Amino acid sequence: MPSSTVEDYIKRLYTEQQQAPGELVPMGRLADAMAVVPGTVTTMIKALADSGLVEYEPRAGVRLTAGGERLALHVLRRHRLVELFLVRTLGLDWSEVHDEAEELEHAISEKVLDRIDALLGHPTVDPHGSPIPRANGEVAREETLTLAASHAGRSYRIARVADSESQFLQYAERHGLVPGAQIDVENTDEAAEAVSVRIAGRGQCTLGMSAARRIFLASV
Amino acid sequence: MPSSTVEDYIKRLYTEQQQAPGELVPMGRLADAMAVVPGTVTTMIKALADSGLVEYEPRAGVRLTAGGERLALHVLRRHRLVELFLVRTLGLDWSEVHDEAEELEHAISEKVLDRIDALLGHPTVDPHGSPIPRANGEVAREETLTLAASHAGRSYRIARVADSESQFLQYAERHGLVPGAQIDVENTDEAAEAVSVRIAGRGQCTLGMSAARRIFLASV
DNA sequence: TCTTTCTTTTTGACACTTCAAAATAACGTG
DNA sequence: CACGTTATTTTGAAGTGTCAAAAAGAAAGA
Repeated sequence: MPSSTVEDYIKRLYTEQQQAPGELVPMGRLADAMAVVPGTVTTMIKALADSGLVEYEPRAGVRLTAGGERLALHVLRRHRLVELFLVRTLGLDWSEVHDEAEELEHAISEKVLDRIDALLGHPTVDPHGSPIPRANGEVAREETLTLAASHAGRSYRIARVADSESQFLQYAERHGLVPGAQIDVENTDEAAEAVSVRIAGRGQCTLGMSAARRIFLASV
Repeated sequence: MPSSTVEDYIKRLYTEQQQAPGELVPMGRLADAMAVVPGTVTTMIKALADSGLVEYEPRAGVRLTAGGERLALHVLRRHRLVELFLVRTLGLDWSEVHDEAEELEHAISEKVLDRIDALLGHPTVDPHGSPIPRANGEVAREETLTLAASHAGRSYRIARVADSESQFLQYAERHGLVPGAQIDVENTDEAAEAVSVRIAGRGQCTLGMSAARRIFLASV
């Protein structure tokens, strides 16, 4: 049985890998993502390589093996189902479920997870719009177009909001920047590092590029 | 923050202490309950004594301090609310929730626990009939009369069934030996180590003494 | 009381996850 | 190409929770 620490590394590796598919994830990046010093990651990755979950290329980086990816999707499934459960059944806010789920995902059995899945009607996306992997390991591909890379004058639908800091999610919610919302990109100003959008049925707002990179779009 | 291992030791110590109130719990008993070797318990108890959760009398035994008891009740509250939640909301069987709750109780935040408590309508007993401690540390006293010590010819109500092995709970459920059931004790046979009871609205059944010790009674 | 038996404690060791700091490798620039 | 910067790995150590086996204490019977 993988420890919860192992599950966390594998999950992070998966999400880091998503940002640049096909490439090796550098150790430093994983260290940042896991909030540990780089030396710790080296140690851990060597252990994970020994257990066949990752392929490690010294001084180059690391990537998941097929087995590692299977585990990652398993963990992600637990994480996202738990998040949705916390929002729908227990009424928590989408901005606060990430940290809760981070703990619960390691403590929940398959049996309980299946019950939750059934209770929620076999949902396909979590409260942030991220796809929930199926028990067999299938996942919908995630949108990769971010608001930061969108085109002024066009219309989009918000597909997903990266579930990171609670503060950002609260801000997004207040402005109606939630999955499903229709938006018009009014203006993207490279120099000012800002994007202005009009949210259907709500107002207008301007985001900095680093915030805009956390909002993922689909064509209308 | 106490680790989940610490929480487990404290919880076990509380329940062991309940069996013989006022007495010191011998190290060997705690070792059995925790399924570790005695040396491990000695080490752990010394650490717990240092952090003020227990009072340790070398070669005699150990008991909870007021602070330790507070923590125990906190953990027990989580455990029992989670059990009830699993039965009522997710539809698991009372015989299988113990092990699930054992994991979840360490992963659940106060916030989520409060939501569960509210969702269940601030319940006072878990699926096995054990009282759920209140958030402020109050608990109802548990019944101490067991079926093993009951009197032939009298009638009782089942107050609580010790939540131990799944098998025993399944057996109890099949025979209607669940909290709230009315029973008549027909015959207690010391020599044969057996007790026969008639369960209101169900049949009659005979239990061995060690099973009878897991069923707690209240007067009708 | 002496001896045997049972319980408890001690000791040394190990697995896991982490850090700090030193050593090493790779990279880009002049 | 040498040099300095940056990323990565190594080394030594710590904390937590565990075990096995040896040592010490307590209890109980002869």
